[in-house]
Amino acid sequence: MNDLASIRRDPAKARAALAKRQPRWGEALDSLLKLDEDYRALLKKVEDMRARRNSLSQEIGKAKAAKDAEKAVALMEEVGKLKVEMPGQEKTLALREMRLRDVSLDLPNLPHESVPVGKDENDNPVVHCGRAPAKFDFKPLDHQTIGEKLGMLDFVAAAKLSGSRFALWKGPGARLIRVLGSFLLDRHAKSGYLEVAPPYLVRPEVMEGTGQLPKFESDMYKTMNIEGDKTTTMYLISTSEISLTNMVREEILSAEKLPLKMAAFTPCFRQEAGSYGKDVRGVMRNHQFDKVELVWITKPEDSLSSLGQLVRDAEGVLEELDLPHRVIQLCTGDMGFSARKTYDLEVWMPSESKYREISSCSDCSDFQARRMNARFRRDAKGAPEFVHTLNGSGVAVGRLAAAILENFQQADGSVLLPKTLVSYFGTERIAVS
RNA sequence: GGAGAGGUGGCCGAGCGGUUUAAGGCACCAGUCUUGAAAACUGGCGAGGUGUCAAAGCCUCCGUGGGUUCGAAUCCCACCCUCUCCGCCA
Repeated sequence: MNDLASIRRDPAKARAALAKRQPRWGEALDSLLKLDEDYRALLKKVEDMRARRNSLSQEIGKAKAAKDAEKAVALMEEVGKLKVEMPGQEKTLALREMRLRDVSLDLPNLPHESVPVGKDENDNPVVHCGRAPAKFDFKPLDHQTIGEKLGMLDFVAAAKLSGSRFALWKGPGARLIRVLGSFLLDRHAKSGYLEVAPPYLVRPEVMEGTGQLPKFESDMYKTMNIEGDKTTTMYLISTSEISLTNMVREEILSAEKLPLKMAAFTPCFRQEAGSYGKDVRGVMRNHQFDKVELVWITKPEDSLSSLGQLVRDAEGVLEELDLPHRVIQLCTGDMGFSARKTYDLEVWMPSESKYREISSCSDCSDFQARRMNARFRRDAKGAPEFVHTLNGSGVAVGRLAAAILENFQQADGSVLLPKTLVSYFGTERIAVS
């Protein structure tokens, strides 16, 4: 949720920032401001009526205490007049407030001024190039083919169980997934992240806190537990960002606790509605995949610099695993709903001769904090302020495994593991057994 | 699944229709005292909104949503959540 007070202070600036995402957001802001104006006009009116009712009621109490029945009756009659108009106005006010809330929940975060303006992913600048792609003296296979040949991946079994867009890792494949999770968590724990094993099923309001609801419900898996006439709704997390970030919802943290850095290795569940025909092969776009997620909770003034550190923490993983990659910055038109600034890490996929996203790191400023009501106090006398939240993949494990298979495949069909992984995995090569 | 208890400010905890303007305590902040600290004493101290240059003021909030009433933390209805015990279960 955006900061309505500061938008009101400088509507032109907010409008310009939002329009950089898409022109229609500028218009959406205009209608929000109009709603806000109407709401506050009525609010004043209703509050005045309430104030009058309160003071009259108090006088009734006093009159009764003084055994002045006549005065009490007269006062009660006067309040009665107020009650003719009040309920209707209060109802209208409540409706306007609800409408205002609905509209604000649909509005994305304001992009930071440093974010390059652009329309879509074609306008994302490359900020930094890591290790360059290796040259193959044979035609590199895609990860699905390699995985199936080595007995690591079984899409036939996965489809039998769950349909398309599911992966079943087995043997060295299952081991690779597990080992990657351990390696990544160990690495991040060493850099000061608190390791967390959170719930995968969460309440609806938690989904609202990080911005998945109400707008993106169709991307989520929803569970409904029906017992008699009551139904409990829970959502499967589409990223552990949801669980980790919401740990501080409704909290007032003390400043010394910040920054709070957390890491989790969890499955992620996504419907991938609307992506028909895209990445249907392999593990690049599945309904369920594993991911290590990093979350920071910071003071407002620290979030931008923390984003830099977060990107370095995620990129360090790819460096340690000798994977060719680059860092791009998302332009205003391509950024996610909750973010004000985002960097993506892309890993080289030889079979496609393309860089593919393996991590996305975002500074969400106070956007999620407002929805969650997550605050902190600078000192004992200070008023609560909203924290800033950041999240980044560190990194997507399915895609990481795929990248390892593709980048380190050998002419004989085996895969030579990066050195860092050997002690975790147990052998230095995966070959047909 | 069965039975019970309970949700009040940062925390503990009183209040059960009208000086509640939410008692009291702890914690915290400022001051007095002190060489310094502790103790003691004095004062301050919830959140959100509105308003304003700033303030004062006003409104809302005692789990949530309805209802009764001139007036609700307090009465009524529904729901949510937490905890305890029993049962089942990895």
